[in-house]
Amino acid sequence: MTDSGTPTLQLSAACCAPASAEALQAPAAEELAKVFRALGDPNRVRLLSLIAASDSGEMCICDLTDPVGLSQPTVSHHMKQLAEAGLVSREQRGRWAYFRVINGTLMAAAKTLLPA
Amino acid sequence: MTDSGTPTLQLSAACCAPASAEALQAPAAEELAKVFRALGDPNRVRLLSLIAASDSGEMCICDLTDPVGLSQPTVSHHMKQLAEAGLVSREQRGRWAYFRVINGTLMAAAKTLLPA
DNA sequence: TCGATACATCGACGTTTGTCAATGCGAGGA
DNA sequence: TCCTCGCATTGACAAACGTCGATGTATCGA
Repeated sequence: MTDSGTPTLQLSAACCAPASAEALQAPAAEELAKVFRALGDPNRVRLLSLIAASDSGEMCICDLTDPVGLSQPTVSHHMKQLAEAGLVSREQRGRWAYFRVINGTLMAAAKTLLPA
Repeated sequence: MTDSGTPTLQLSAACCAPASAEALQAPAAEELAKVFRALGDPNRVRLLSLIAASDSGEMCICDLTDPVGLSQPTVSHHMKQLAEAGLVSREQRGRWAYFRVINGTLMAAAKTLLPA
């Protein structure tokens, strides 16, 4: 893991951009594309949705493999993608790795792209 | 082109879903993933941003090739992806094909995934 | 101490994706 | 009637992606 280990999604979306939008430059576009690409797979969309819909708001890998019907390594791989995009957080508790949805990321990305 | 010729993105997002979210089923997840996958490439993000930031709100292929630094066929290919995802509309006027941003699509997708 | 559990990583594979040059096609202008 | 322009499609190729089985690595309980 030499890159993108941390969700560096700062974006504008918070500060004081003038209402008249400027076209995104290449680095910003890459940052946004990373978030959207993480959601470009149906199984990852379902994984995120499952966590968001769970009662406790968090889930471990073993709870996720069955609903999506994928192998444990594959789910682990997908969760890593989501985590690197800043869409979920990962917390190790004992033998389990619990994932939670990071709520601002997707909306911030969408609003940065299309403030409308 | 046997599939996905039309932006069939109906989604819920408008009707009367109970506040307590349910995890998305496979078909809905695929529908959302199609939208996000279209934005999973930095150049497509820039293309959409360029159109959104343009004065007239519309742009043709020839105006887009230079800013992104891609060949005309490649830009045409990317715009087709965005159109099939329902993110832009295409209108032929004379020899030019004008593209406009369809504003609701991205926000609807984001809110369907994470209503928070 | 040993075995079982939960997860990550590795290696491999078939498929999909992004890109371009070449070509096709329709619309306008001369 | 040509020729030119704007765009789409085709064919090809390298790179990236999704998936799995096998394996490695902690952690917990007996």
